[in-house]
Amino acid sequence: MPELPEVETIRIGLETAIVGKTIEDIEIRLPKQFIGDPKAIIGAEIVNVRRYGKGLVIDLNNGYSLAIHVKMTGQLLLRQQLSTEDKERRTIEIVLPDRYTHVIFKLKTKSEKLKINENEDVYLFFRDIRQFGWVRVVKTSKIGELPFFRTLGLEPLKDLTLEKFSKVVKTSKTPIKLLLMDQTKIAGIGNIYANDALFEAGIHPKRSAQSLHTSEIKVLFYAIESVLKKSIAAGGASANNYVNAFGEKGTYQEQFLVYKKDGQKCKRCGFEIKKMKLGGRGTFYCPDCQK
DNA sequence: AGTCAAACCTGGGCGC
DNA sequence: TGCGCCCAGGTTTGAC
Repeated sequence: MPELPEVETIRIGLETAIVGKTIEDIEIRLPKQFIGDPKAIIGAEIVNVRRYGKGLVIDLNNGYSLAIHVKMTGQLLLRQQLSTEDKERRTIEIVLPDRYTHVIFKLKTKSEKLKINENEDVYLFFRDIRQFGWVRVVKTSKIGELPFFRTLGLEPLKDLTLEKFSKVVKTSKTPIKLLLMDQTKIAGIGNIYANDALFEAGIHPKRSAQSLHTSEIKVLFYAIESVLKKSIAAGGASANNYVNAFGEKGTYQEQFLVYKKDGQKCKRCGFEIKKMKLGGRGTFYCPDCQK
């Protein structure tokens, strides 16, 4: 489930690998996942890779951008010349393209920048088993008008300050976990980090947001920052099929506090971690630690 | 305005 | 070997 840390890890990988390259060709194998006119960006140079919540934006030098959402099973995978060391670090072996590869970008390095592997074609694959994700071509100036970006809430680790977070929490009656996952309120938090942040803060997922005391809001705010930062440092969580742009898994799943830990003992008190449904989603918590 | 559920998909895990 | 069922879940859409 790529959430903020996973998408940020993808972003960093793409930034280092594709900025400066031009889009030579695009092969669309599953048209429903590609919206817009591919011709508008063929020949354009990639100048920037941005992230907003769980959304990615690849900016081009001709006034257009690629907006991408990988949803649950989407992957952006780069195929390039790998050193032996890189191949050993690689944790998945997918022969690309495969039946889940729905869009293929052929990239090339501008001639004046050619150094090594100058004849090697570089491909960026959009691969998505469940086909929920999307790639769309849009004018850079219109990114903010797309439904997803237009309604996106505050960005943690950036514009989400304690004061703003406090205001959001105090004005909502919804269960705190659902509020954390509401992308129109706070951007980028999904099921993994909502569960773990609430455990770290010692707050029960079902608690009405506005029932949280000022001290609890503060503890939760820093718990959110803590889990997100730890996961970014770990390259994200590969509990499911997440891998970064180089096909490498993250390791944050080794640090999960309660997510998918039902039946196991709470690290803090030894009580059994429970699982319940909240808002239709699996919710993990320690009945003893989280009040 | 808000809350809620269904829809979109496929692989994996389970019971039988 | 296999069938049927449920689950995973982030938007997006439509209904109340």
